[in-house]
Amino acid sequence: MTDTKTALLRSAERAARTKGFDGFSYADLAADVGIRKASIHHHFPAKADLTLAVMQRYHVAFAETCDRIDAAHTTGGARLHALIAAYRSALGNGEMVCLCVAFSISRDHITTDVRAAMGDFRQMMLEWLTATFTRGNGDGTIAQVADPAAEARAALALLEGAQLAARTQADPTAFDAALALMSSRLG
Amino acid sequence: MTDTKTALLRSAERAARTKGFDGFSYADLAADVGIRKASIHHHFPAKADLTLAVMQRYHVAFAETCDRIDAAHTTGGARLHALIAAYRSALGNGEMVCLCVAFSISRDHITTDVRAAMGDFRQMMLEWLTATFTRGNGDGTIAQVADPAAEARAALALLEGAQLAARTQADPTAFDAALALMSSRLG
DNA sequence: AAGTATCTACCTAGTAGTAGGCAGGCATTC
DNA sequence: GAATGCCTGCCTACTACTAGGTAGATACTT
Repeated sequence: MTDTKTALLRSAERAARTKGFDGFSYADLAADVGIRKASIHHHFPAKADLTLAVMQRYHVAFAETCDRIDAAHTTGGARLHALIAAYRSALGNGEMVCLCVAFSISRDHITTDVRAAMGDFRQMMLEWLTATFTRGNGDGTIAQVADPAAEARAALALLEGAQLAARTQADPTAFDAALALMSSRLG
Repeated sequence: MTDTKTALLRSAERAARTKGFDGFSYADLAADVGIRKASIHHHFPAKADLTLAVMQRYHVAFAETCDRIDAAHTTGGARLHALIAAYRSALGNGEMVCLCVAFSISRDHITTDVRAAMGDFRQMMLEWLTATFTRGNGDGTIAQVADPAAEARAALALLEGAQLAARTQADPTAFDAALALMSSRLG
């Protein structure tokens, strides 16, 4: 039996990524985890606390994913390919989007510290992508790189947009289709 | 004085695009339009009816935008540039996203006919984009077009992702930054 | 005995939606 | 031409339900 706090974080992350911040409730989490609604407040006094904890957990987990990718692959092309695969597998069966995407819509309903955490996450991703495009340009494993920072911003938008496409169509292959062009540039 | 039904549609579209489907209520619309909450039900019996009407109105309006672009510009590059500008201006000050993006998150909370309308909208955009990339490839005003259909899918994801970036950062220039690479391909 | 985790039972505020009424416009009918 | 009846648009006042959150009791652990 995993501890309840972690179970709540997991459930909340899944709920947020499938239904958005305004789309899930403490009642949903309680039913999912198997405790009473009021008991959640013992672990997370307010929804804002839970939301921030979910965001921070997500950030740490994704940073670790990036580290693992860097450790497993040396070329820029291979690393970008692995990141695309990570985003793709995070999709589930086309029902989940990145936490940032899910929270972006509810931007005005979340607290400023969660918004700040979203900004931190995006910043981390942009830096990693910029470094990866720079490397891929240097080692020749990513074609036609002119400006690594511009590539990074476009790639992040593309990854997030592709998740939306997959979700809208309830079809994970829509993600692949949206990324086909970028993938074809990787050697 | 515009008629109340149209005022409601306008208010609902704005609310949906800034707060998402789960983020706005009849009370919000009532306060915005200046009638009582219950009176909205006179025009739209259920929220699902209103939502569908908003989506259909949006679809028609965007189709007209595409027609206007086609009438005003002949080259593929100029047309794509104009579409990017249309998406950019629809952003407002970085607080509004496309209806499809907003509803995508709440996919499981909206009715099937609204989901179908979202699919129709995306299909229309993909067809228009494919035709535009084909034209831009033929007349040489869009560089490096290999597969117009793949370009269309990537472009739509990029446009929607760029809107999310602008919204997350509350900064419309984030949209420009995400699209800089694609814009540089247009002659 | 103390602290942690959970419970039942409740609260306030807000959700979509309903019931029934009222004022005024526009016909038709006597 | 006045009376009748129907319609639109909006109202007040309500229902049933869900939201996040609280208080206090109870059980389990150490």
